[in-house]
Amino acid sequence: MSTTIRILLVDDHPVVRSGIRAMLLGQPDFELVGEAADGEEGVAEAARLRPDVVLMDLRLGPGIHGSEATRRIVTGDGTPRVLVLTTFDTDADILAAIEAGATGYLLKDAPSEELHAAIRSAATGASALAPSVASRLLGRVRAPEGTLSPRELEVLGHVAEGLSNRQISKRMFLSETTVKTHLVHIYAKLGVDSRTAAVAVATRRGLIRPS
Amino acid sequence: MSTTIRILLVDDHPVVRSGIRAMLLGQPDFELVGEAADGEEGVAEAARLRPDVVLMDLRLGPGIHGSEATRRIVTGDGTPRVLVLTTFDTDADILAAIEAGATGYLLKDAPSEELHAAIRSAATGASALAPSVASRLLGRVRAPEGTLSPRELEVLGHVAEGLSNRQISKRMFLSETTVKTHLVHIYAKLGVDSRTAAVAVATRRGLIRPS
DNA sequence: TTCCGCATCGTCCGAAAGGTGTATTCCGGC
DNA sequence: GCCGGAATACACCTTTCGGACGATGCGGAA
Repeated sequence: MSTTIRILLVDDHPVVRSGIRAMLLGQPDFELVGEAADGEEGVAEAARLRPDVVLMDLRLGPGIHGSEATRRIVTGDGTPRVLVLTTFDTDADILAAIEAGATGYLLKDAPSEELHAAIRSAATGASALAPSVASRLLGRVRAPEGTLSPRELEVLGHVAEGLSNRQISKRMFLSETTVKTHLVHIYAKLGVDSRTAAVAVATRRGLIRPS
Repeated sequence: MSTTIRILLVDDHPVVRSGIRAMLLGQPDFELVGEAADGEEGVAEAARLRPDVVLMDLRLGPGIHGSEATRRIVTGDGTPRVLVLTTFDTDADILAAIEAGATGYLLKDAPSEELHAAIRSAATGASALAPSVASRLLGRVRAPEGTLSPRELEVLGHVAEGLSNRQISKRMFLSETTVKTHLVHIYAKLGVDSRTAAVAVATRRGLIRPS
């Protein structure tokens, strides 16, 4: 049924847009119908152009995050499929994108054949995950000991900001003891014994995002 | 004297390589003589092909860092100019690249005209800095209170890894009190009063690199 | 229903970290 | 030749953090 797959490209880097444009050339069933350089523009263009597939970068400069743009696009009525295409393969990025409703997740270091296959899969609604991403997700369900509860992640986020236990307790309307208890659990799950080490491990695993 | 500028492209992402390739097309004085996907290959190709300008990405995947590759290339005898072209504009990246001997520093979100001009400047040996990079360097000399000494940066790096003062002292062959003294100076310069806060501020300012 | 994970609160104590003050050596700039 | 910053080191004191206990309520899964 599909004659051509209409594609919208959302990325803030001209170099990357140019590169993807070049990788889409020569594929007769692909048609690049639009490009956007930031999240707001991407959401607007998706609503206007009604593409079949949106290629979405996650880091979109100063504006809204790619996962937020993805959420807004997939909650629209046009039902385009969003294929996340980004440089970073940390857990936080992957989970945020999938939770936002992305159909697939590809890394930018993927060869062009993989990109083509993923776009065609996404157009049919099938999910497409990069191998490294898929294995990471599998590793997650196989090794749940690294899973922090939402509350623990919240505490850890404040720790990463440099707040003391007392400051965190006031910020979260808790007693300082409760903050310490959460930290004890976090240390046990991450296999560390100090707050800075916990931040380091969590950052490396992508449980919290830097900056 | 320059008939054509011979260019070597070093980047681990096929998408980015494709994009830069497209942006170099149509410029009659440019000739892309080679591409490399990682640091070692880039150094080898630079020695073999003797290009005029090397376009160098900083984040090169699992291998050596782009600044290290830059250092090896510019210490060779062919004297190619290295133009760093990367996504990240943090202080640590900029300083490391310039210190390694890069001729210029461009961000990937630069338009193609800026890229062309930077390549032509680099070919003549003139330095080319992206406006945001230049302003950041100017801001640095104007506000030297944020400047950490190399030793202090080394200590801070170990703190960011999650090491305790005692562990850092052993790692650096120092006494624990010396580590603490360095930390006191770091806190004063960064305007914080705890190790985690120091890591947070330094990461945000780009003084240390995440992960 | 029972059990387990999550979230919450508490105490006690030793260890680690932070704050302040002081000191020596070395090196480069004025 | 002197001054200042960087790097090294120490003593003393206070605060915070982490470890080791325990305890409660709640909700979902076995």
